[in-house]
Amino acid sequence: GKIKVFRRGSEGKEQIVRLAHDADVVGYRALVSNENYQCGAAALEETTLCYVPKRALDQLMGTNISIYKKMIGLLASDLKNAELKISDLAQKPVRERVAETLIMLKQKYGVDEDGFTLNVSLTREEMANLVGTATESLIRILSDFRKEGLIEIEHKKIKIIDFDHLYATAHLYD
Amino acid sequence: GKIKVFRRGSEGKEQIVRLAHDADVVGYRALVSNENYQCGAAALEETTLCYVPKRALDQLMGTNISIYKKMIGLLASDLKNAELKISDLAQKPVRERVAETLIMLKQKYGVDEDGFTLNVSLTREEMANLVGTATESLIRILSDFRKEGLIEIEHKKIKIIDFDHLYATAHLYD
DNA sequence: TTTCAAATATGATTTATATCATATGCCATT
DNA sequence: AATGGCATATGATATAAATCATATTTGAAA
Repeated sequence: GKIKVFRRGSEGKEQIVRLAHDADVVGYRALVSNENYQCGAAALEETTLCYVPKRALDQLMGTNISIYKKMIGLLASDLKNAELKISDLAQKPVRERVAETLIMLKQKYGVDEDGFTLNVSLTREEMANLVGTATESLIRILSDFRKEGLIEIEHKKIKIIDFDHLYATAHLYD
Repeated sequence: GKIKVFRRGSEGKEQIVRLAHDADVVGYRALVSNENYQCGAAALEETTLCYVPKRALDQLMGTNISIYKKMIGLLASDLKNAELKISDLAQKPVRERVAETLIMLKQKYGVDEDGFTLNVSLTREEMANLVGTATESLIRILSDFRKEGLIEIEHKKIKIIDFDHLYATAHLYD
C-alpha cells in the first residue's frame, strides 16, 4: 500500500520526508545504523505489511549478495529524491513545489478508473506537509490551479487537466 | 579533504545538499543508479582524490561483501542527514538553521589550533547556500550571534564562544 | 434525517525573509 | 605601496507566505 514517512518538528508539525509504495522497504535505516534518529511512518490506506525479523534478514544477507545490491539501489534512489527535495525547498516558491508534488503523485501512484489523476487520498494537511507549507497556502494554490484550468477538484480527489502547463509551472528542468 | 556536493536551481543559485569529508565517497550514486540526476561537487580546500574505475569497483564488490555493507552504511547516513535537512528547511526559521549549521560544521570539521572552531573556510555565500538562505540574511544573523556573544568572527574564521546557548537557539531536540 | 466535528475554503493581517541599494574592508595584482 | 575587484556588512523596502479569523462544506454518528 501507500505509506508516508515523516518527522515531527518543534511544534509537533509533521514534515513528510518520503512516500513509499507497494513492495517498498521502509525503515531499513534502522537495520544498518543504530543511531537515535527517529521518524515515524503511517499508512495512507489499507496496507499489507511484511515484517522481516532483523536476525532473518542478517542471515539472508549473509548468503545472498543481490539483497545488498537491491538495498543500495533503494537507498540511492531515496537519497536522490531527498536531495532534490532539499534544493526545491531552499529555492522554489510554494506554487512551484505544489505543481511538482502533483506531478510526482501522479507518477508515483497513477490514475484512478474515473480518470482522476491522483490515486491517493491525502488530506490537504498531509499534502501541505509533503510540500512543506501551511495548509491554507496549499489550499489557496490548489484553488488557483483550478481557476487556471490546470486541475479539477472533486472533494479529496484531484484530476490533472492540463499536464503540460502544470509541468511548466513546476519548473522542473532548470 | 573537504568537498561540497551541490545542485543548481533555476537561477543558477547553488544549494549545497551535503558536505563530504576525508575518506568519504562522493558520487557513488552514479555507480548504482543510471538516471539523469545531476549534481556537482567542488573541493573546499586542497584535496586528494582517489578515482576508482567502475570496472575495478564492480570486480571488488563481486568478491568482497564488506564493501557493500560499508556503502549501505554511508548511504543510510547520508539519507538520514538529508531527511533531517528536509524537515529543518520546511519548519525551522533561518536563525535556527544557521545555529544548527555552525554546530554541524564544528562537529564535522573540528577546531583550529588557535581555538577557532570552524576549521573550514567557506565564504559567506557558501554558508548561505548550505543553510538555504540569502547571503545577506546569513551575514546578518552571524552579526546578531556575534553581538549576542555566541560567536566570534575573524574574517572568514568563526569561533563558537557560547556553545550551550548556540545549541539552545538551534532547537535541536524537539 | 438531523447534528456536530472536522476538513475545506477564502479573506485580512502580520511577519520573516528576500531583494535592492550602498558602504566598508580585504586581498591579490601590478 | 597603490589600485581595483570581490567579499563582507548593514540599512531600506518589497513580497511571499504564515498566521489569524471566519465561513462553508462534508462526512460520520446518533
